[in-house]
Amino acid sequence: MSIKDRKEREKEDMRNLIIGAANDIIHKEGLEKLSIRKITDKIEYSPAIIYHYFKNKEEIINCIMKIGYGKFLNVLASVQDYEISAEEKFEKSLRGYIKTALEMPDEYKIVMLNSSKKVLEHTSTLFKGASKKRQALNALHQYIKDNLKGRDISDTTVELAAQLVFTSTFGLIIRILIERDTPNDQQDILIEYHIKFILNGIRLFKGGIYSEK
Amino acid sequence: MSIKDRKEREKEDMRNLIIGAANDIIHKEGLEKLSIRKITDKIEYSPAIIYHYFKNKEEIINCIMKIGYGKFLNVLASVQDYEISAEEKFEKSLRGYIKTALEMPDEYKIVMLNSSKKVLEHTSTLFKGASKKRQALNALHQYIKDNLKGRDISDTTVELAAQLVFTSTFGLIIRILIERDTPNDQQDILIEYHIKFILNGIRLFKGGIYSEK
Amino acid sequence: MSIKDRKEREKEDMRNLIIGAANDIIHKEGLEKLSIRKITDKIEYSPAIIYHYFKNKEEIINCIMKIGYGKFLNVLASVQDYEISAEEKFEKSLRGYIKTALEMPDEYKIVMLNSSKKVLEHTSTLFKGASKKRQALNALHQYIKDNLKGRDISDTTVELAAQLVFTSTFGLIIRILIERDTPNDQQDILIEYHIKFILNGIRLFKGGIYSEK
Amino acid sequence: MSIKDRKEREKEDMRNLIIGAANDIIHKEGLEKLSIRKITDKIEYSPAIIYHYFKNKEEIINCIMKIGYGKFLNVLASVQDYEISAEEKFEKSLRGYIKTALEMPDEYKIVMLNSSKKVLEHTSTLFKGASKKRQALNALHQYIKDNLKGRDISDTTVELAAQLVFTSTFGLIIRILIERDTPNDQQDILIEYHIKFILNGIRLFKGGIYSEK
DNA sequence: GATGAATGAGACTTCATTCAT
DNA sequence: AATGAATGAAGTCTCATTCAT
Repeated sequence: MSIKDRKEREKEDMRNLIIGAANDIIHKEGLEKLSIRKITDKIEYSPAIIYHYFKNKEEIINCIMKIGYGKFLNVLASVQDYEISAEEKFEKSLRGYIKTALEMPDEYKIVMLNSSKKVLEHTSTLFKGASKKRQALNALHQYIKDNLKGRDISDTTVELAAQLVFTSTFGLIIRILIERDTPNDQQDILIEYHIKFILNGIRLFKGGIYSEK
Repeated sequence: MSIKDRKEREKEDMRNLIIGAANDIIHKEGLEKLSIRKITDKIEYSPAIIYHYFKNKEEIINCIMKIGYGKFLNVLASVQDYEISAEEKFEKSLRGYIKTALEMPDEYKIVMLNSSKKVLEHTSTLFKGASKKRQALNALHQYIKDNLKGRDISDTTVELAAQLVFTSTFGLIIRILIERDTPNDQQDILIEYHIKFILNGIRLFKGGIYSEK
Repeated sequence: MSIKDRKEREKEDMRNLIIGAANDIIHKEGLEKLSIRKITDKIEYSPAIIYHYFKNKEEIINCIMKIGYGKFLNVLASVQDYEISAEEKFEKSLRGYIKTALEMPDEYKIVMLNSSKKVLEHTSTLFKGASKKRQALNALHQYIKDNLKGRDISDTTVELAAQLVFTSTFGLIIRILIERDTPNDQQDILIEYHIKFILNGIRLFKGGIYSEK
Repeated sequence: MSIKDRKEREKEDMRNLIIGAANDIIHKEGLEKLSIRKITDKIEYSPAIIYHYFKNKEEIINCIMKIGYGKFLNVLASVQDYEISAEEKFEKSLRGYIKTALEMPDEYKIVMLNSSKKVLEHTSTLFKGASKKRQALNALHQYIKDNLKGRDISDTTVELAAQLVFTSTFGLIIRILIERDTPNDQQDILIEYHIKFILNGIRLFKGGIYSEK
């Protein structure tokens, strides 16, 4: 068994090597400038080797996106680990999500700005019922709902709130990534105010200023 | 004179034909898939003709971006035209901005997701002092400020609020564009709730729940 | 008649304008970089106009070569005008030829380094009997012969001498043109010594050190 | 090891095939008419293959020039091998140089008529001090100097003589190459007389007819 | 007399991919 | 497992030339 294992491991290593090189290139030159030749130049192999480990270029990109998405899932999973009901913890989770996204700018952009069907199967968040299918939204949904105990607000409305918390956070992240040289302190201030606004917005529900339309 | 005029017009027509075809391709396949060959295949001319009307491919793209940006400027100008102080009118402007963006999805994405220095000179909004340099932000800034008469809140804070109104709106628009098949009614509901949240958020200032940090 | 004349004159003016622009480009970028577009850009006409005045690009080049060759003919004619027998005058002619060539480097190179049949009909000098067909060689031949009065040296030998005077002078000129930045004083010294050597070489005949092979 | 060797050899073979085809085209149509397509048409491969063996077109041309220049260096090295002092041997060397040049007309023309800085770094001969930097000139310089033992002639003058021997020989070679169909016997006569004139010219120094200017 | 529009041919080069070894 | 060789398709761009106006 151990020989087969070793082979598996080596195969995995090679795939990782390729993915790593591809990631590097995407980071430096952008997804559209990625080429097989560039990858193999970087890892000092011949172009043909790629096709031992991946069906084609598309598979490499898919793979990168899956990994990127996986990283988020982990982050979001940890968000779920928190006992999300406490406001302070929610705040931390939200901040964690933003910081994590900013720490892997390429993956976030590639995944979250991607319009392909395959990717959207994992990332779309605007449809009705999304809060049941998307972990991140679900966490938001849950938190908001918890804040509304005793008030009579429909699940639909709560979902809309969750979706808009997401889109607004997404908007902040993307703009920070796009406008690459916003100074760090300015970024931090924006993030803190963003979180403050979101939390206050949710408190509004609690306070009852919303009525069902 | 009319002969020269006609020629001018015909030249302009051809440029528009090219730009139109290019836009189509960008819409269907994305900017990075745009090629001279595809453009001329579409308009049934030979590839060489492009170079009568444009210096090179870059000029075409620049042109598309300028047009896209131009459309925004017009929209934003109209936003500014409103006497922005009245809440109802502000609401209309915000809705107008979103709708306009959704009506020219390619242009909005190309311009607002572009990281090139040249483009960012016009579109960056996160830096300190941005509300003085960007028309749209300025309008937001003004409106928020007007809502705070009598309350002692610094310009810096108002600017941050304006910036976050922008990033959150931007986030909603981009996600709608990315997730292409969100049904229209769902889009509308999201937009209306977004606006509602924004307005309520601004009212919070008025109500005084914010204190300077 | 005068209308036709004017038209003729204007046509000639235009041809000269074109030729002048072409010459400029050849001087600055080399013959192989000459293009119709570049010519018409320079004279601020449209490319199509060229074909009113010349059959095609080749004709322009031919024309330039003819003019270049014409200039030489003039120079050479003047060389011949001298009563070439006197050594001093021969020296002056030789120096004149070199200086003239250096003053029109492009023309000299284009014509004298051209291998096309058409051009060689005018410029070839190595064949037997060339001294009868080529003005320049003829002058040299004549001068050398005059120097040999009384000595019994065959016409063939004299022709060979004339040809070698030509090839060696040609070699000096071309190398000066190829090695573009030889300082002027160094050029002058080389030229003066070259002339000195040629004259002494011819004196050798006179002195009788040559015998027919 | 032999597998690697074989591969190396095959790669070298292919490079030579390409260089050979390129040389052919240059010979028949001139350097400026050389194109990748023509090369691959000739060797019946696809254009893309070129880029396996050469970085780009420029590298091919550089390679051809280097080979051409290399051949000269060999010839010139052998010229230097001769004990150049004896007149008979000098004569042989000079004849050898001319014959070699005529046997590789394309290379000689490409290298010796090239005005690019890079090439001139190896081929320029007219500057002061050239006889120290150029092997061929150095040999000539040495020979002439040896012939002048006992006579008081400056190094500068000797260098000038060497340079003019070179330019005149160069001139003869180039004209023979340009006027492609001079009959062989005529070529030979010209060459023999050229050598004779050169030798006699040098003897003049010995005989003392030159005085420092 | 002059031109703008148009094109076919061809230039160099990069790319993803296949295949025999 | 790995590679070097090879290619077809496609990319951008320049050019000489023609033609209707």
